[in-house]
Amino acid sequence: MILNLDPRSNTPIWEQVVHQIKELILREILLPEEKLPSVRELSGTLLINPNTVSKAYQELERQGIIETLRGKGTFVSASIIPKADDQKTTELKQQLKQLIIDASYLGIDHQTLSKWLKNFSEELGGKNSHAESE
Amino acid sequence: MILNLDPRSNTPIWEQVVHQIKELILREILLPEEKLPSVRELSGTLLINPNTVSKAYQELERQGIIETLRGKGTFVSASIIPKADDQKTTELKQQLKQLIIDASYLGIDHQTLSKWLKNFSEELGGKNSHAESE
DNA sequence: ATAAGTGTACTATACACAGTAATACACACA
DNA sequence: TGTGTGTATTACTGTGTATAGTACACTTAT
Repeated sequence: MILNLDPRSNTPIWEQVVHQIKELILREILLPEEKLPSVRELSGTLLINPNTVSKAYQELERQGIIETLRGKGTFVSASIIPKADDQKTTELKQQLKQLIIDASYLGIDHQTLSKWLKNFSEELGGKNSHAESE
Repeated sequence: MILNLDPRSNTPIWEQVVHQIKELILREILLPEEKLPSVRELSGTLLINPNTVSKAYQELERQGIIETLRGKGTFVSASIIPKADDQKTTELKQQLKQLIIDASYLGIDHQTLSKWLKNFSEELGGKNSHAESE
């Protein structure tokens, strides 16, 4: 598995790993029940520390996206059930508001943002049903 | 001026100050040419260090949103011209994509995001013209 | 049993950055 | 002259990221 990591980014490496694996699952490049690379293997290909990969895997498991079986490996969860989280939802709305503010100062209007949102949504969510309620 | 700061947030205090002042300007609660609180005064009301406020002001000035006159104070710029920045625009699009991914795992669909985007845009951009090109 | 591969836990270290603290400087204005 | 302004500098503390090395518990295959 090859991920694009930016060591100079302000977002931690383990968080970048979490983000990109979530995207790979959404795009169905990683399928349910599929085995992920081992901690040591992925740390080798990404040239980062095993602990960093482990931290990313633990966070993904905490979110119920992957499952770990001791001695066997880590696997994409068979069924990923989106769970509503009021606090995270509030944070996400706040993040969206800030994004709109930043866009405004870049001269990007609502229509453009709306178009981007539509494009990304079709690109990401067209294949699966995470975003479809129940 | 009263801002809502969260010392336990992962985003630095100076960045929170930057964000919220940009929002106050967009909402026209802070008007062009209006004087901002002094570094020492704002640090007093917010119970943070003067250096932290200074850092926020310097960042806002770097973005052309406020102007500082040595010995006089800091003021909202007379005319805030949104400047297109390819790199920042790319980052913003990346941020939007990540937001959509996070939303997906929270069970929030495209339609809901689109609605929130519309609401926030009307709430923020209805009064001024930052987002209107030229 | 043995060995290899798995995730996990622990300690230690280095590094960067946020934030605080204290001080000093340069300028505007009354 | 004095006060208020933004700025600069230095030092210190705390926190979090990341690396490094080691050890442990478990699964699987030999």
